[in-house]
Amino acid sequence: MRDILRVGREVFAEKGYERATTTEIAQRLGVSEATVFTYFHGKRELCVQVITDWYDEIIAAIEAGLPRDQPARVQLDWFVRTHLRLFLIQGTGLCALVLSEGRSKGQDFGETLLPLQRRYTAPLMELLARGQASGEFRTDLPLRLLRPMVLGPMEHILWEAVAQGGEAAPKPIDIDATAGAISALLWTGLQAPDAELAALRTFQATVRRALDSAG
Amino acid sequence: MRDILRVGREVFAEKGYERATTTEIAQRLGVSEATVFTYFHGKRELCVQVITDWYDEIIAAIEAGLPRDQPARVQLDWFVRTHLRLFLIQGTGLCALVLSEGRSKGQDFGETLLPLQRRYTAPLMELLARGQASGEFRTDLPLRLLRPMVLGPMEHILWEAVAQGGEAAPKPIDIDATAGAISALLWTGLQAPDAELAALRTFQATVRRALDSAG
Amino acid sequence: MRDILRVGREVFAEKGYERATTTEIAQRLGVSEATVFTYFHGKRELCVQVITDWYDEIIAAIEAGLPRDQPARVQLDWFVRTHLRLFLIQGTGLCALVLSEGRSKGQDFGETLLPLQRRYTAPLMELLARGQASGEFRTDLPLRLLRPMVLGPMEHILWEAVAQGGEAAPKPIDIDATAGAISALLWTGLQAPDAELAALRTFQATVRRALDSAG
Amino acid sequence: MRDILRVGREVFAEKGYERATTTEIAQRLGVSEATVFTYFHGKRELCVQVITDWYDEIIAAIEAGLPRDQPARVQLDWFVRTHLRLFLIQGTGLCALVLSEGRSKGQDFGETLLPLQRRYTAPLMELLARGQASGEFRTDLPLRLLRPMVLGPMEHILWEAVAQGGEAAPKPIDIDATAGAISALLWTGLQAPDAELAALRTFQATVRRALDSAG
DNA sequence: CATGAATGAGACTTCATTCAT
DNA sequence: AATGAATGAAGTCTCATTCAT
Repeated sequence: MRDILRVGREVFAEKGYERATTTEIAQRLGVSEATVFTYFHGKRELCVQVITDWYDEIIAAIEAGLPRDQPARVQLDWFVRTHLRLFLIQGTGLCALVLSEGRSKGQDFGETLLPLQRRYTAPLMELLARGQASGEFRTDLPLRLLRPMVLGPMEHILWEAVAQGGEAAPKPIDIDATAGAISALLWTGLQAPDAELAALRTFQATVRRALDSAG
Repeated sequence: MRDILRVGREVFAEKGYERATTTEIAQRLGVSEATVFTYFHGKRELCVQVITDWYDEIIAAIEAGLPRDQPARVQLDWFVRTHLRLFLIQGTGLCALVLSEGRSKGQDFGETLLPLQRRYTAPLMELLARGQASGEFRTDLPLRLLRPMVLGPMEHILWEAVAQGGEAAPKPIDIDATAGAISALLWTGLQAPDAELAALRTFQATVRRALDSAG
Repeated sequence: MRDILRVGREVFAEKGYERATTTEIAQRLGVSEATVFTYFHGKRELCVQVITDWYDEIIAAIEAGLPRDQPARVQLDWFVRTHLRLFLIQGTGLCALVLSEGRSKGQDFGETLLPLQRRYTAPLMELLARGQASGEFRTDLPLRLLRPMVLGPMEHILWEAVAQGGEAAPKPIDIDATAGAISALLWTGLQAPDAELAALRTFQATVRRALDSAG
Repeated sequence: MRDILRVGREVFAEKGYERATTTEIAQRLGVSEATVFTYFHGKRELCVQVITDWYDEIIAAIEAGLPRDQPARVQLDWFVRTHLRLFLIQGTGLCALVLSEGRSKGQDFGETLLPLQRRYTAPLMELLARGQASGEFRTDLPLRLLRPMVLGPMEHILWEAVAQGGEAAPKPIDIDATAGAISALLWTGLQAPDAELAALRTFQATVRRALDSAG
């Protein structure tokens, strides 16, 4: 049962929903196909469970780890870095699965995924909102537009990784470098115009004063 | 033959590769299923042709229209705007198709798509390169990372449009406003930081590192 | 296609809906199973078509042949005789099929069968109504009760025939004798109380008068 | 074990043999599926036992209650009334089950059911025989034909009740009124015709034959 | 005795594809 | 060139039944 979920995750991640077969899942487990259906009412239900579990893990990791009391910049950097790591470590296929099946009008995956996606992006939205409230982020762009600016680039990078990484994974991504670059660029774009300059000047002045008074 | 490609594009765009059927393509055309196979070796070949044609159109439109002699900021804005328009007008389904089928290891879609994707992103890469060369864009980030920063957010927005637009298309995207916001944010993030800013950032980073290593 | 219906009729008649398999239908025809599904969308649709065709034949035969201008007794006798013949000649299995699947709450056979059953019993209902209107049949019992009095015994006899007749058909029913007995008993029970007596007396008197006047 | 039979009766009655599942029986009981197989060799054996038990109850009720010392008409009326009541109160589904599975050639239901059906109709046959012996029933029709005249209409009415009663049971049958009407009609048809009537019928028939042969 | 776990056998169905006409 | 007819291969799913514990 836990094994079925594990192997199901593997197969759905590798093949996508349509090309994954219950036959293959059963074979990899070394059990009969009927066994799979003893625990899950059908292929769809199994897949939904796989996706839900995976989302739950990610959501839990992000909600637990996000350093909410640090400056917005640090939070953003942490979010980008963690996001990339979580998805790359074991999840590019699942990422593709979710992205591919999230649409799919004929199937009602959407209804199942929607709440998960909301829960999953909630920490990011709150992060951005806090940043705007504290004046660290510009407020002339709506959150609705800021979200794709953060998630979009990461998804794109993950897609590239998935597309290439199948067979021989020619150049595994340097997660730290990539995350650093993304959050750097985002930070510059996201901050309140001239705010960084002001902040840095204040910072420099403070440090200088501290140095002076320390003798 | 041209009709088959037209209808094939429709169906593949609506359903994705796996859920599209040759039966439906033939029915929409009012011809027999066998006719489709008279002109195309099989479903895969037809799909490849559909994707290729579509890419060709987009590539042609972008290569022809990109205002290469304008400032980088104008080129970037044009690119974002055109990209969104091209994909939203008739192509979200095809976009999804390409994105979904780009991987799929067992299938040779990847080999076919790779050169097209390269040709398609080439104008953007050149645009960014020119911007860096002229000093309009920051040079501290590699092009490889800048590309997803531009394409990623747009894809994310398109996915959202596709995911929601299925049922009743509640709020069609305001292409101009969205494109404007994206390119504005990108512009801020991409432009070369001025000298004082760079110096201050370096200073801050140094202090932070020193603090960290001091425990 | 006509062959599929013919063999489908055979198999459904022999096995009933649940125990009939598309595999067997295909095998008896010497075609692949897929061929069956080329012409009918599914097992259910095929079965519905089989039943509908069969009903149509029976309804046509009864509507065309019923001697509406004869006395009610003759019509009743004809109806019983024809009914028994039609069902016994080739239809006991189908009769069983319809009777068995007419209920079956989970399936929507009912909706399909209801109009057919109405059309099929309509001639009988009209026959009985005419008989009541002309005073030949008693009017103290509602039509709703008279119908089962006619159809019920015949169905029961057919069931017996089906139950026994499977393997060796020990005693094939003598249709004429059986029909005669049924309609005789029904006639006695159905006619207006004392009406037969009155009618026969009138008849006898008329004949006598005619004889007398003829010298 | 007694519980299994009780629930088995429910499920087989509701679903029929093929559509009933051992899974459902076990679930309704709150026991494991294997438990059912601890007590019964298989689905078929359980079903046979269910039917046998039910028949035994009915047979016992009819054999015990039939007022053999009353006039034939009273016995007939009691039989019809009791039959309708027994079947309608809890048994339409089982009635349908027996009727449906009585045939089914490949299965050995028939062999099991045949003796039960005989025992079950025996009281009716004796009733009719006594009526004929005492001169209360006409003797010109064989018993073999009289039986369906009694049982047939009731079965038909029960089928109608089952077919309609599925959804909302629009008009529950008025057992007393229905039974009264049936036995009244049967009585009229079954009783010995009086002498004048018989003579007149013979006369009429002779005249008609003469007319027919004269062209 | 009761059962959790597993499964063999087989059902219906889909669909890309072939081929004679 | 167009197609009507047919199908092989594969997929999802159901269910009565077994057996070690």
